[in-house]
Formats: sequence, structure tokens, C-alpha cells
Amino acid sequence: MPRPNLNPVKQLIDQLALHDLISAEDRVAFYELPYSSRQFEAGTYLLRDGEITSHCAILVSGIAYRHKVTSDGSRQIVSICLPGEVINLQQLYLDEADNNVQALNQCQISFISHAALRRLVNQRPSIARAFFASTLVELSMSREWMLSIGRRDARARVAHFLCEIALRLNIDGVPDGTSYELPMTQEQLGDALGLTAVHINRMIMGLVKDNLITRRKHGITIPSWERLVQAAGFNSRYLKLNG
Amino acid sequence: MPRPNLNPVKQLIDQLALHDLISAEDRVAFYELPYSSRQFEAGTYLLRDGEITSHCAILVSGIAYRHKVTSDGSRQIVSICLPGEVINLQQLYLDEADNNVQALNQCQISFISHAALRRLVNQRPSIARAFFASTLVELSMSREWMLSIGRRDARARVAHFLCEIALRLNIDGVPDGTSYELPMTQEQLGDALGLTAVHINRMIMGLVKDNLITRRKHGITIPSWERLVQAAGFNSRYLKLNG
DNA sequence: GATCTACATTAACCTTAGTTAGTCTGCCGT
DNA sequence: ACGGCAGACTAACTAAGGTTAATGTAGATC
Repeated sequence: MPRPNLNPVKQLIDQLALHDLISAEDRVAFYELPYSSRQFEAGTYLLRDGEITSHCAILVSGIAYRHKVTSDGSRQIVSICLPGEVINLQQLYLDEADNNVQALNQCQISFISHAALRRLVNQRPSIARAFFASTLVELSMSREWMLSIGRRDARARVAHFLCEIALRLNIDGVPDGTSYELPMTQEQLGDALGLTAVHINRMIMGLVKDNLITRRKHGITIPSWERLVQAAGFNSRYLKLNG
Repeated sequence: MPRPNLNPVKQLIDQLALHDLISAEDRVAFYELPYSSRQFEAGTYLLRDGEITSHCAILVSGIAYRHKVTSDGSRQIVSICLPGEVINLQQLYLDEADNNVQALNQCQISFISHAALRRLVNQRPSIARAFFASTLVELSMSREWMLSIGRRDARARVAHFLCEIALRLNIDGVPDGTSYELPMTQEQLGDALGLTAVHINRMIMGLVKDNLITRRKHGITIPSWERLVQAAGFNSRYLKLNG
């Protein structure tokens, strides 16, 4: 159920402010941007490989995933998009999209025209800088994801993923007993972590058996953050959340 | 042997100009930046995890690799840096480095102070934009790398890597018979592709046997670009080299 | 030339994760 | 209540890639 009065621009600013200061004047300038909003059902493509867009799409509520497909059809999910993120920031300056984004659950998207955003960014170096910083963080996250896929074993990979999402949803820290909804099938988890759904299932069962997580439908609960972090070899530094 | 009169700023501009237009005025402003240069031997760390830098380091000549290490010590190389790239652009706006960069062969690095570069970028939105675009391309490359590690089999992974490097070194295309030097050990290749050195060896031997590549020391020759591309499932779109 | 060292290469064997093929469960629509 | 379906779960088997260990080879050092 989408909350009715989420302000897209506020979401975006809050996201940018995670990694850079946004002055009061910048905020005012931001709030002058015109936008329009739409709801999309789970599964809808929010961006398609090859697409050329005229508007930036801000994910206001819901969760989406970004993925690429090899020439022989297997899929790799390369990131999870959470609210506040601009789904197609790449298209602001590059032409064609080279990846897909799909909604995991119902998503509200707000659109701001490239022209308006480019103008804002050209007039306000500090806003340009905030977008830049946020893209640098995205790059940092993608490097950690590579490390997971390339070098962690399946169990640590799953645990690491669960840690990352937990922390991104609870940026001030994850007290023991924290729960969150992860509306992903095990097949999608597999595509995210470079594994098969069957093996994801084995690993999840293992984590549950060892009481590193508990589950209820798509809800994940973390009884002990420290123990999960340990199993994952997780270090949150790459998320750049503190400072 | 480093060529004596490489101009670091020119290298940087050329790199940026791959993905965005750089006006004559921007170039002039660029050339006013003060810099200093140094040579580093193969193996030297050019950036260390945790480091805070005061200068941007432009790779002027040579090849370097960026890597991260898991808590239990295995290493994943997450990108290859070629001349013109700023090795630590992240540190211009974020504090601590969260990855390492090491020289693969002898590298010339030129340093420009963060302060000077920030000033330039603040005064010239078009330069800010060029750095942004180049970072977006880096992000795009890292996504393709994830796709390789997560979903391509070992043989395609090696072939894909060889394709990417060939094209980045020969941005106008790779005619049949193109050769290049890849100063990487098989262990480093393994760390780049999420495989072991032993298995890299098996795959390389296979590619040689099938005449997809030929070798001489660290030199790679590609007899048929089309066949290598085929074996790799390679599509260069993600490199954003044309347009 | 003798030796050292780093790296490439190969073989034999092992482990992790993939594959296939099912059953089970809960939810949805009628 | 019924059937249909997507997704979770399991088991048996396979295969890709990892591990270990040995041999080969070319430069570098003395």
C-alpha cells in the first residue's frame, strides 16, 4: 500500500544527503523542480536495455532490481534500488541504457525531465557534486558486490547480501532482532548472487538452522547482527553511511 | 621505458573526451592546472584501502589494477586502469579509499591537488559533467564485469576479458591480427575473473588450442576478432566508445 | 655456468555448486 | 471447495572449477 503523501524530491534529497551536504538553498532549488508520479506493479520494467529516456526516474517507494543478461540468456542482478535512488541517472549524460530495471513490488516512480535536472546541476555545483558523490558510492557498492560474487562462498554471499540490505534499510544500525521485508524469490536471489535458486535454498536453510536468520514469508529477522556479520565477512565501510 | 614527453593533462582530457565533449575553453582551463609526476615500479601500491589522499592521481602511462580483499584474505580484482584514468577519483569527494590499486608494470602517475581540481569542476559545469559521464561509464563497466563473474563460464569469462582490454586499448576497433601486451600473471587473471590460476591456465590453453588467441610472453594476438567475440558473448555497447 | 625465483603448465583428485526432477505449500480465481 | 500455479523445498546425480603437488622454463643473480 503506497503511502499517499511521499514527496519524491524529499526522498531524493535525503538520499543525496547521505553522502554529501545539501544546503538549504540547494533544497529550495530542488523543490522547484516539476515532476509527475506514477505507480507500477511488481514485475514491471522501469528501464529497459537499449532505451533512451527523456526523464529521470526517482524510485519513491518500493524496491527494484537492476540486471543484465548474457548473450546466451542468463541473468545477473547487479544492484538493488531502494527509495530515493534515481534509477536511470546514467541516461542523464549517456545515451542508451545498457541494463534493465524491474520492480520487485509495487513501486512509485516520479519523473523529472532531464532538461530541468541538467539545468539545476549546471547552475549549482554543490548539487552536481552531490549526484557525483552518490554515483561514487554506487560504484563502491558495485565493487563490493563483485568481491562477493567473485570470492565469497555461497553461504557468505547470502549472508553478506542480507547484511547489506539490512543496513541500507536501517542506516543508523541494525539492532539484534531487526526485521525487514525482502520481496525477492529465491530465483531472484540466485540471479543477484551468481548462484542457482536451488543452492540459495540450501544456504538459506543452513542459515536458518544455525539461527543466523529467521523467516516468515518474505520477512527476514536477524537475531544477532554480530553473528551474521561474522558469517558474511561484512564490513559496512563501503556503504559510506557514517560521515 | 616511459616516453619522455607524455602530457598528463592531455591524457586525462583525451580520456574524458571519449564520453563527453570537452570545449576548447575547457581544455585551456585544464592546462592551467599544476601537477607533478612520478614513476612507480611494477607492484607498487598506487592507492591503499583506508588511505585519505590530498591529490588526484592520473595514470599517465602503464597499467594498474584495482582490487579488494575479503575478511579471510582472498582477493578480487575489480577493474583494470589504463592511461588517462584518475585512479582515486572517489577520494575527491569521499573520504577513505575502500580499495587498493597496484601497478602492473612501470607506471607514470601525475598528481593534481584535490583543491585545484575541485575549483575547476565548480567553475566549469561542463568539466564536472565530463567527470560524471566518465564515472558513469566506469559504473557501466563494473556492471558488465559482474555479469561476467556471476554468469559466464570460465572460458567465456577469459575471452570476454581479453575482448574488453583489446577494445579499450584500440578504441577504433580490433582488426584481425591485433596484438597487445597484457602484463598480468595467470594468478592475477584469476583474481580478476573469480577463478584460480590453475583454471585460468586450462582456459588459456583451450583458447590457444582453438586458435582464438596466440601468445608470446605477455603478448596476446587475436587472429579473428569475430570468433573471439563469439566465444565471449561480447557486446561492446557497455564501453560507450562510439558516440 | 650454476643457482634461484617467479611463473606456467599439467595431472589426479576433491568440493562446491549446478542440474533434473520431483513433492509440498499457500495463494488466487472460479 | 476445487483446481491451478508460482514458488519453496528436497534428493540424487553431475559437472565445473578448486586443490595439491609436481615438473618445466625463462630471466635474474651471483
